[in-house]
Parts: sequence; structure tokens; C-alpha cells
Amino acid sequence: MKIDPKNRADLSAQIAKAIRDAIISGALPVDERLPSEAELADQFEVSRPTVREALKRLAAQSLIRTQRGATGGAFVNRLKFEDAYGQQITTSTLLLSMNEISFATACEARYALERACAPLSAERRTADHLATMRAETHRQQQPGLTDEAFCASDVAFHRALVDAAGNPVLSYQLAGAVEAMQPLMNMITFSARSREKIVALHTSIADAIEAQDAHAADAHLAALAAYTQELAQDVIAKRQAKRG
Amino acid sequence: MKIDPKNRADLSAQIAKAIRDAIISGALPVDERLPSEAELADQFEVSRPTVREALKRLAAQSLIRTQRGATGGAFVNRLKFEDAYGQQITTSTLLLSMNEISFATACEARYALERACAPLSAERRTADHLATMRAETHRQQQPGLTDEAFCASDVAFHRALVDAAGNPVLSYQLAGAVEAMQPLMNMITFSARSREKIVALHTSIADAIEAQDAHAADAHLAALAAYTQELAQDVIAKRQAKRG
DNA sequence: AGACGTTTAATTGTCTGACAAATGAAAATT
DNA sequence: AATTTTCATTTGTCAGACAATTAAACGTCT
Repeated sequence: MKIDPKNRADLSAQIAKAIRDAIISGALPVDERLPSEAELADQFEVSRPTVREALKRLAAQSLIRTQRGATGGAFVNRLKFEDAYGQQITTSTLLLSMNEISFATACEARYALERACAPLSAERRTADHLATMRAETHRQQQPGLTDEAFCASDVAFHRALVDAAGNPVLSYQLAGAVEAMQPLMNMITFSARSREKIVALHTSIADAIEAQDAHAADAHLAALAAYTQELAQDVIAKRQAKRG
Repeated sequence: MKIDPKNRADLSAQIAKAIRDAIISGALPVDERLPSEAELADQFEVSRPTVREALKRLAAQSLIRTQRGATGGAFVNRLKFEDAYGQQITTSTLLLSMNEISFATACEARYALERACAPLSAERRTADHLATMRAETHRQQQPGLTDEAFCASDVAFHRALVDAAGNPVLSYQLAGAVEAMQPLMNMITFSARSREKIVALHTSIADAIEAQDAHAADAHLAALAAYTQELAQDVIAKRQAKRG
């Protein structure tokens, strides 16, 4: 764990990288305690604030956790899926909002990934996953539901579908794609008729998953993808008509 | 952008969250300059080191960039796919290494996602993507290639396959899954015969993509997934035999 | 007037030293 | 033996200072 002694700029970034590399390589195992800030400052020959800035960088990535007190310090953190979810959703959301990603591109990616899960979900779905999907489709039929609540329920439905695949790596990867789409979906106002059609497709998907019919699930997901694209195009067209 | 004035613990985390929320909500647009560290310290009523720790947290997530000098400061960073790749790969790698994810689970997720890309890749592949895939399959036939180099070429082949879908969101999502698998793949020693079979499957996949035959591409990918699992099981079985 | 070097102000990067707060362990007391 | 007190360690925060960098403002020479 060394830093470049000549380049005295971005010291905290260099130190963070050195420690991060040690963690990734396994030299620092999970729950290992790092030296105290004072000791790290001595080792790297920098001041304590510089060490602290480096540690905060690592904390922002959930690579370490810190604890105050006599036996406290910085510990290598076991990166949990739930921690990673949050980061992925933040990153994906910003990527979509900052890079002029079209709705079509984001939507295509989302449904492509989701269709990859469907066969596994059909095979392994539990009663719990099915119950969640049914509950959400039921919620989506409530009359007074706001568009935001409808979209949130939509996300919950698709999360259950993905989780039913029983593969945490897939769930993690999909979390970003599905949740990052929500702000874009919220921009669409769902008419009563469009909601009805979406709920019908959700029901068909849940039926197919329950029947363990991967082919049917895929077909209904494809139909839902196509219909979502169609709705978005209508919204975009109407907006441009208003302008013109 | 406010912080809890009562809770004077984790101030830098609170400040980082306040600024992060402002960026995500769009209140701070891309390339907007944040107030100077001294001004932020005044606004939040904390010291400059505390502000700096908060800014370093955001820098670790590529949400801001800093520049020294008279017109310098911290600027909201346009999150590029390139930056996000790195973070996703780091996170995915650590998730796999720290959470006792089996090879089977990771492999299943990877190939499920990749098969989601295949139809789009078959439809949209350019000469450039095909050339990369051909070049990598050719490289994989070199006799003196180390296992690491073979795996690196394998990653490059699959990256080209994914990029051929022409959807940057998919490429971003897949980057984590494909690259994070590399350390696990490196643990497998590829015999001459297994390499031969893998190269044959790669060639079949490239052929199918070139012919824009999505169904064939999917079938060959499925075969590759099954064969990879088979190889891994052999390695695991041999290791256990050595122990016993 | 225009081109070119110089100064200057603003800003981040780093350092030093200090104190507060939390926390577990050791010591003292009942 | 159980409980309370004290204490050492460590992180969290603060104040002030100086160095390094950078672009704009200024001055000088042609």
C-alpha cells in the first residue's frame, strides 16, 4: 500500500485508491480493522485531514464503515446487495437524466433485461412472489391512484418478477434498470384506458409465471414493452404538437 | 439544501446527502459551479474540513469534479458511461467476492443478461463489432496464450457482442456483469480441448450475429453458458478430490 | 494600439494543533 | 461479586495558516 511520493497533488485520492486496491485484492479481508487515522497519517506521511478525506471517499462507496470510541476505527465493510442497490439506482438515474438517453433506449434496455429474467422466474417463482405480483396488480386497479403511486406499484410488480428468478446478482443488476426508469415513467400520464391495458398485461404475466409458462411470460412482456413505447410516443407527439 | 441542526454527528455525510439530493433533483444542473468551500462552510455553519469531507464523498461517486485556481471550484459533473462502468465493475466484483456468490449464480446471471442482448445485437451489429469479435476469436486460438490473456480476450469478445446491440444503457448494465466475472473465470484453467470448444462456440455466435440470426445466436450462447458451467463444475470437483 | 510579461486575487490542497464526543476497558468502590 | 467511576483510545469537528494553481487584471515594451 504505497503512494507516489513525488506527486503531492490529489493525495487523498491516491490514498483512497491504495486502500481500495488492498480491499479488492483481498489483502484487507472483511471486518479487518484499518490502522487508526493517526497511524495511517504516519504511514503515508500525510496529515490526518488528508487521511480522513481518503476514508470518506471509501465510505461513500460503502467499502468501509467507521465507529467511534476506544475500540473503534475504520473496518472493511462487507458490501451487501442492499447497499449496492442504492448506489446503482443513484448512478443509473443520473446516467439517464444527464446523458440525453431517449425514453426508447432506456425502455428497450429495461425490458430486454427483464425478459432475460422471465424464464428463470417462471421456473422458480414462490407463492410469496406471486402474492406480491397479485397484490400490486390489484392496487393498480384502485380508482383514486395517482400517477406516481401507479408507477411505484408498477416498479414493485416488476421487482417481484425479477426477484422471483431467485438470483441475487440478477436482482442487483435489474434494480438499477427498473428503478431508474421510474422518473421517466412518471412523466407519462396514464389514462384510465391505458391503465386498464397495463393491468391486463400484468395479470397475463402473473398468470404465465404462475403456470410456469416461460414462453407466454416472454410474449406478454414483449407486448408490455411495445405498449409502453407506444404510450411514450403519444406523449412526446402531443408535447411537440402543443409547442408547434 | 439544509441539514439537521440538532444532530451534529456525521455532518459531512448530511452535507453530502443534501448536495447529492440537489443534484439528483436537478436543482443543481450539470456544470453548475457549487459555492466555494468557504461559502459552503458558512451556509451549513460548519468548518471547511467538514465541507471538504462531504465534497470528497461526492467526488468518489463522480458526482462533482474540482478545479483549482481563481475560477476553480467544485462543479456538478456530467456522469459519463465511462465513469459509471468503473464504479459498477468495482461494486460488482466486490459483491461477488464478499458474499459467497457461487460461480453458478454469477454465471447464470451473466449469460441470462447476455442472451437478452443477442437479438438486438443480431439486428444492429456493424462491421466494426463483427471485426472485433472475429479478431478476438482469432487471438483465442494462439497457442502460447496464458489463461489470463484468454479470459481477457473472452471478455473483449463478449463486450463487443453486447456493444453491438447499440444500446449504451445495456452496455453499461452488462459491463458490471461481464467484467466482474473475469476474476472467477480466471480461476478456471482452460485445457487445450476446452479452449477449442469455446472458440468454436464463439465462432458460431459470431456467425449467427453476422447472419442476423437471433435464434441461432441465442442457442449458441445457451450452449456456451452450459459448457462454462460444466467446466466450472469439473474444476470444483477436482479441487474437492484433492482435498479429500 | 497591440503583444507580451507581471502581479494579484480567488480557490483548492494540505498541514498543525486543538477540543469534543463516544466507547470499551480497567480500576475503584460498595 | 456487582456496580460505578475513571481513563485511554479513537473518530468527529473546529480554527487558522500556508502552499500551489489558475485566470483575470495590470503594466510595459514595441
